[in-house]
Amino acid sequence: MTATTDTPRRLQIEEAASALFRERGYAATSVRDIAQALNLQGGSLYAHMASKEDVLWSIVTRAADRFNAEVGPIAARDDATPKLKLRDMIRAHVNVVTSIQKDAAVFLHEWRFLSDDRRAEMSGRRDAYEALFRQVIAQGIAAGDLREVDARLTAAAILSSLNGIPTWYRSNGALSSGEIADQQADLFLHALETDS
Amino acid sequence: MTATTDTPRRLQIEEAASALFRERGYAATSVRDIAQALNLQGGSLYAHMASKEDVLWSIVTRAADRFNAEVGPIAARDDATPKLKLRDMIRAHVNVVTSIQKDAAVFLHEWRFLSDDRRAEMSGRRDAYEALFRQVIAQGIAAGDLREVDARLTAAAILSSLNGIPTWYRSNGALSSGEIADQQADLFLHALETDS
DNA sequence: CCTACCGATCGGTAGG
DNA sequence: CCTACCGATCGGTAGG
Repeated sequence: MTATTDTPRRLQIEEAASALFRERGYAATSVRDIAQALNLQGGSLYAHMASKEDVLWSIVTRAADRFNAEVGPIAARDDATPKLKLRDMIRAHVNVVTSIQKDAAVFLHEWRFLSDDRRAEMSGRRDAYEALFRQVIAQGIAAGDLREVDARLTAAAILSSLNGIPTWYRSNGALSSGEIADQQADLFLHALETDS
Repeated sequence: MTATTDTPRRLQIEEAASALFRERGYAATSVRDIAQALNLQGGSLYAHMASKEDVLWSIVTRAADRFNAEVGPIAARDDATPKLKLRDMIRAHVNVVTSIQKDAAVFLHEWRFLSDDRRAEMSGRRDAYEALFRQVIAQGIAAGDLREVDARLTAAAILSSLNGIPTWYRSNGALSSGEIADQQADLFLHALETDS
């Protein structure tokens, strides 16, 4: 399972699969498509993977881990106001979707093709992640730091907005990843500014 | 859901297909799946449709027509400020995604499985639709009615946020369609409020 | 990692 | 609208 000689090939498979899953969708991508991208025969891939779904699982969990690793610690900070935490969480989330754009797109759109068990697990992880945003917003409202909004709807609105970025972001586009991050953070912090 | 006996067969097929395309995705839904939902044999559907993709096209164009019909006239109004137009456009867009939730979800996520010609046409229509929002925002900024933001990014952010609604909206949920519409409109109008 | 193959299923058609 | 079928392709395996 952890043979080091397998690792490079396995990673190549995951990278090729991530690009194809993103372009065509998981269901419309065949094992032979992935093999062809690596100049291999279809059956040859099974020396490095147990199933097509296993590759999807690797991509999806890697992306989920990355979001948690980048955003989780910010949400857990106790030396900053909810407002400042929310701003940094938004920026960190944008940074992840732009820096692992393909994996993020697959994570966001193809996870429903996982088997029942894995889909349920990932559903739980997604809920917990969204709860990080919901809770920071709720804390901000309780502290009088943010305007009184529906925290659930607002967290969903923010994440839907940020998760749309992989569909249009281009690394050579008009806006850099950092500019997008700043502008998205500004937009939603303005939206949650207390009226006064 | 429950097709009445006097619903034309073609419409029944599109309704069943819309539900299945939304749940499983277009590529993972077979013609036999659609037929089974209507207690028919797979081949029987071809008396009412030329191809599986034709049914997708019907669903997608119907949804696109609906968005344009509801939002287009608001964007074209010349008796309201950009701010008020944007507010009503957001509300109208939310109203469409909640009132034709399944078709809207298919429109938003499955249009990439259209043939090259049709996908290109739909891509153009989507760009033109997003431009309605972009232009109203730009008008609002030019008029000093809205805060100076990147109109392109902001229009994308708003639409991504609104287009996430079909993934979590439930007609018997805590928030009504109208409440969601109002809160989304409030959120983004606050986000674009001039600082002063 | 390849060749050759498996059973299953796909979109679609013929002929009634 | 059904039965019966078409060629193509699917994910995955055997055996080297």
